[in-house]
Amino acid sequence: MGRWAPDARGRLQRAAMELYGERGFESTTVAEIAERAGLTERTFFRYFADKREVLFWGAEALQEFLVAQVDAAPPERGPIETITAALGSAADAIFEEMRDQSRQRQDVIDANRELQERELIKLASLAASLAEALRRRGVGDIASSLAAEAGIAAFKVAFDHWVHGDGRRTFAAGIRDSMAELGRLAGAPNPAARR
Amino acid sequence: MGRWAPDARGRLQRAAMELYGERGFESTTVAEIAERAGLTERTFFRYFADKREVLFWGAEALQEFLVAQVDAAPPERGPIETITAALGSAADAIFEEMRDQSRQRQDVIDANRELQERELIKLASLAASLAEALRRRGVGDIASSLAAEAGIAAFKVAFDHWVHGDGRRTFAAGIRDSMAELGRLAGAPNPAARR
DNA sequence: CGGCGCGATGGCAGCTACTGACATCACTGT
DNA sequence: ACAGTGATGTCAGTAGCTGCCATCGCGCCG
Repeated sequence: MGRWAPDARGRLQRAAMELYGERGFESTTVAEIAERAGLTERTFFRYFADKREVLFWGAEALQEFLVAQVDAAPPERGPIETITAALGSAADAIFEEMRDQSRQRQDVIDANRELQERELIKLASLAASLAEALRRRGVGDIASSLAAEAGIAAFKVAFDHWVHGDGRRTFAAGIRDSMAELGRLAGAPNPAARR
Repeated sequence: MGRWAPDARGRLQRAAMELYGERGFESTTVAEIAERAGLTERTFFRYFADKREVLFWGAEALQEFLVAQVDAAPPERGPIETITAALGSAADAIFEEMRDQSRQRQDVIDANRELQERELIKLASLAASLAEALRRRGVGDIASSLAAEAGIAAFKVAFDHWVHGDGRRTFAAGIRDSMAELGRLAGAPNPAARR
């Protein structure tokens, strides 16, 4: 493969995570990441479009997984249930076994605004893909967008609780809880204030 | 005020909008914006934190308006209704009279990924502020976050329809429609697929 | 009336992210 | 051995952004 040791991309990712964690995203230069990985700055930019992307590589895989789940769902299932089930599957199949890494990565992201921007656009792209998948099932345009956005909102809330919680509750259960809560909130025509 | 003509910030904003519209965000340099505004690059960065921010100046004002609306809402009103009403007020008081500008600005943003990132983090910040305002009303943590995110989702969908529609339907009406649709979607325990 | 202080602007040097063009190296198969 | 191919290195250049200090315009105060 490489001119030197294998898995250049992985070495760059690990070096970046370490350095971002040690001294923060802004105080780390791409040259330093490359040096720690035994490569040059130029090579870093061949693997990752920019300095942030190194933390988000793999998002496409998640997106493809979720879209496949939606495409494979029983046709009679409603949009909210379809999205909830897809997110729950991803939580079990992908996230559950890497809670520590997820928290570590999230701490780095939470400490830097530019990284938060990148995270948000990844989630928005995810929502757009999910909405498109719902449309393929015959769901209306607006309903598709809203259901997908609602799913992402529930995902965000549940993810936060899962990574910062004590680990006793699964991520998938949190997603179902959030979705149910959203249903109670949005569904009641004129509910009393919750106190 | 200034060393020369007044309203340096406004001149920079107008010059930026023009140039971003003419040749796109990426192909425009900050030096060109400053030159058209009769200033220097250095001064641009005194008014705006970065090249993108020039398009988003004023977002704080919207945020403050919305939070004030939530704070002033009748205490017995539920979270979703509170958010819907606040967004509707902003639509009428701020957006309705500048549909053309809004569309023009949105076209520039839609053409560039970096600008979309910035827009998303502004909306996320808005959601966080709204959630915090709901918590001040006694709404639970999770319910506050979800209601705020749901409101922003409805806002996005309605905004898109409003700026790209024919102008016969008001923005506020679109927001109410979106919220109602979301209520139907999320509220029904197990609705049939919408075809 | 004239100096003085202050806020806004300009000028300049410098760092870093990112890119294009081209050279070079290691490995593959023949 | 040798040619081809893909990954990596080298180098120069652009542009976003910042710190530091000089300069300008304006009002204030003696």
